Amino acid sequence: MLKRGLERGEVLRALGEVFRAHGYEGASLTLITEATGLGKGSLYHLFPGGKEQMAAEVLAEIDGWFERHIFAPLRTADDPARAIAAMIAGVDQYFHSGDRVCLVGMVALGSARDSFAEAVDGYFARWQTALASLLRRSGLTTSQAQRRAEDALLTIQGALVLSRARGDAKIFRRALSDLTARLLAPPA
Amino acid sequence: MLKRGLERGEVLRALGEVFRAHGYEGASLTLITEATGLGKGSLYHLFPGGKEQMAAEVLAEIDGWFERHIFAPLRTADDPARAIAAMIAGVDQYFHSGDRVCLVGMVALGSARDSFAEAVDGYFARWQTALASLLRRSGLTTSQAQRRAEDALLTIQGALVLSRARGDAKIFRRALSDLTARLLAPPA
DNA sequence: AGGAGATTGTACCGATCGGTACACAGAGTC
DNA sequence: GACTCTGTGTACCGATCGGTACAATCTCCT
Repeated sequence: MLKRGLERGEVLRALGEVFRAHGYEGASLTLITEATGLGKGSLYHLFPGGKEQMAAEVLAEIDGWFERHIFAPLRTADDPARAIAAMIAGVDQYFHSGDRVCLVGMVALGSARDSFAEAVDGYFARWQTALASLLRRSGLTTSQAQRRAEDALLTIQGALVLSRARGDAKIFRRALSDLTARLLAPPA
Repeated sequence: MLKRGLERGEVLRALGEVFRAHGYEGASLTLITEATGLGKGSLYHLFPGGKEQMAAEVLAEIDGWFERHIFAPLRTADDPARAIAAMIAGVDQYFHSGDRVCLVGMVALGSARDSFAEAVDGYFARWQTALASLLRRSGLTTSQAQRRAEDALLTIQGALVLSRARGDAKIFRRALSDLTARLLAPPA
């Protein structure tokens, strides 16, 4: 039972990459065994719920990463400019400057959405709320802050889609840079 | 051979909805026969190239629709405000105010991207060029126009993703409305 | 009417799908 | 060294995958 906790984290990261690369439906058990190095026996031992549980745990782990590195800092920060820069840097890092796709957004578009609707909605909801709370502290009204946070999330998602579609990661970096300015702009 | 040309259009529309609803990988031949009312015999008679040809023709038809209703008007319009309003209205109509997902963006994110890379890239490239040409005529520099057009496409895609993820089509409509203002704003 | 070509449903193909069964391997305990 | 108990590889399951074969049908032309 070699260090289960650690192993599971590794497995989840590999699973995440497979789902990102092939989508939920496209990630066959064959691909999954190749990517994780685990046979079906181990896989179903670790995830008795099968593919659905794997995807659910991957989404949960992504959610956890963002909670720790993005959401929580936003909620507690007192310097808006610094907090926003940190969020943008974290996002840039997580998405490998546009080379990596957002699994949550991908799931949202696909037919697997219904199975993971709560996780998908919760992820974006908490992000928006955390960012809006920071923006409100920086002087915006509640509705301005919410609207601007919504714009930020949508911009990030759109930049990922367009970067991927055009095969040009620079689009993503440009969008992040513009977004920073837009988030820091004084209330309209 | 009952009105082949017309029939094919109908079939392509049905195919588009199936791909939109289930993605390229998820759209099984069973689902396709159900959605189109056509047996495998007819399907493979109409599309000897199988699923890949179906998807390619669907993408081409989408491209054609946008070419006719969005791109061409942008290129020839002389009133920027009116042209942008028309584009936004067309986009709102096409995506059913956020209820419908963008198949091109979906393909771009999935693993089928490589098979349709050219079609996907061309779609966005032509859109961006057409919009940028209008914006340049409205007084922006070439690079300002290109950047602002890029922002428009990315906003639309992101709004579709986020609307879907949160199950709230109002996000899409808000984004379109904001986008209109942003596109018409004077050069920075 | 009857032949030609377009169109269709159905049976079928091998491959692969997600998932299960189960025999076995290692490590810890006594 | 036998007894667990957690892991693991492998064979196998029925279902479904995308695709093919082909005979039956339909439509049109003469």
